[in-house]
Amino acid sequence: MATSQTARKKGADTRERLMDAAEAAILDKGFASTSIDELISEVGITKSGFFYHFPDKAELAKALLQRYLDREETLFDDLFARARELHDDPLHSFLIGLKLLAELMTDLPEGHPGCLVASYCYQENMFNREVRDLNREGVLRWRARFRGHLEEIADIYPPRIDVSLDDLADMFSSLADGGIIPGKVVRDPAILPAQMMLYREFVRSVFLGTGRN
Amino acid sequence: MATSQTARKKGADTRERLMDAAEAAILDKGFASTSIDELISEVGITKSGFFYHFPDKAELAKALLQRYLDREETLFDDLFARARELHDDPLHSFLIGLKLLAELMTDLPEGHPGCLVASYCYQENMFNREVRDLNREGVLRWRARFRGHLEEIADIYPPRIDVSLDDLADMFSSLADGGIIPGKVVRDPAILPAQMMLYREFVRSVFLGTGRN
DNA sequence: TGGCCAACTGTACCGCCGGTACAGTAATTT
DNA sequence: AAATTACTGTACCGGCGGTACAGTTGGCCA
Repeated sequence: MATSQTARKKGADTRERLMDAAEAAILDKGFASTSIDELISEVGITKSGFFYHFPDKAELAKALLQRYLDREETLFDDLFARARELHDDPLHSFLIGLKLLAELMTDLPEGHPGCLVASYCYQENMFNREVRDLNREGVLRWRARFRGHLEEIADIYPPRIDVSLDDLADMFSSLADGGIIPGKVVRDPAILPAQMMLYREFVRSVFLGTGRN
Repeated sequence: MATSQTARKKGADTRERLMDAAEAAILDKGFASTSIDELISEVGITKSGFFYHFPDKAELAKALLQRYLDREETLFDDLFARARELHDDPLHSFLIGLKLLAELMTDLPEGHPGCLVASYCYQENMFNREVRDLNREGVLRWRARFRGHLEEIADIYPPRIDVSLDDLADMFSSLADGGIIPGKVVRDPAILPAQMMLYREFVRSVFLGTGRN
């Protein structure tokens, strides 16, 4: 059916394939080192074809980050919704969600390909304000999500350790972004899921203590 | 004295200034987007002058990473040696070291400028094997350092939580690299030290438990 | 069946950047 | 006086991001 798809679908498909190629290349080499020429030769179009889809490279960067943040949002929504189905208690469903997440990371045979937010962060000043603001929003959305979980938990389980819930929420993003880096550098896909499981242990200690429960 | 320094010292000084400018620019925009032209105009030499000091951009990248890793090594050596002077117990001196580290991070008014290892990681495939191997070595050195501390601690304090010491060692690098990212993106210098203090809390819970001690 | 429009292609061009190649030079050290 | 260090000056190359714009192809609708 590849040859018989409508023109409208074909356009969106080419755009998606351009973005897929771009995302992989950016996580590999960075945005600046990802040339338009390499993307179009991978997708099989010309330079004019690229500029038909994106007015310039900055718009590609923005579209990529937007897509990335949207995908993560739905992934997390689905995952923690499923965890809540498995256990109604906020703490235990959160712990189940973290476990599911760690399993998801373990199932990536090549390891996590990398986080666009982190990649953009280390090339921040070559992006325009719009992209930088989008990146900032992404970080804040993660914090808000995890803080939401933790507040719900803290209402029921008084913390055994004096920690700020914002910091504990940020800890997850930090460990996720930070776990990807040694994983990529040492080429060990097990580091990231191990860090997520450690976060889980810490959350458990904070709300349940280290004694036998 | 600036005009009366010897030629030998002047050469090393220019090289240092080139590297300082390069490191700051790279942490801001990434390696690929850091042009030789901008570095030489900041330092006040010509393009030929740059290529007198470094045969190509790749050698600059290597020299920068080498210097970065060496500086961090001595910083950590000094810091934990000082912590050991303050308390002879391995656990408590480690906890003191983490506190000192968090304080050091708090004292950076603009926040941590970024980690070169993380920056290189997200542009890995534009560096040659030599630089990539050096980056890998940097990550492994951190793991070894922290694992050393943790083993010494675990010999005295049997862990209350079942964790792998390698994972717990990696957790520090992950939180350091990962804490820098939201700190840079949302421009909040407090995130990184807060994550280090959370790590400290976790280490304390692992070896001392969450009860009152 | 004819015209419209989405999704491109083709060609030509610009300026910046990394890099190469060398020849020359001022200051200092030996 | 010779050699070395730390550069400058000039000229050039190819790749890349980006611009401009005219032309083409194939499906869809009136």
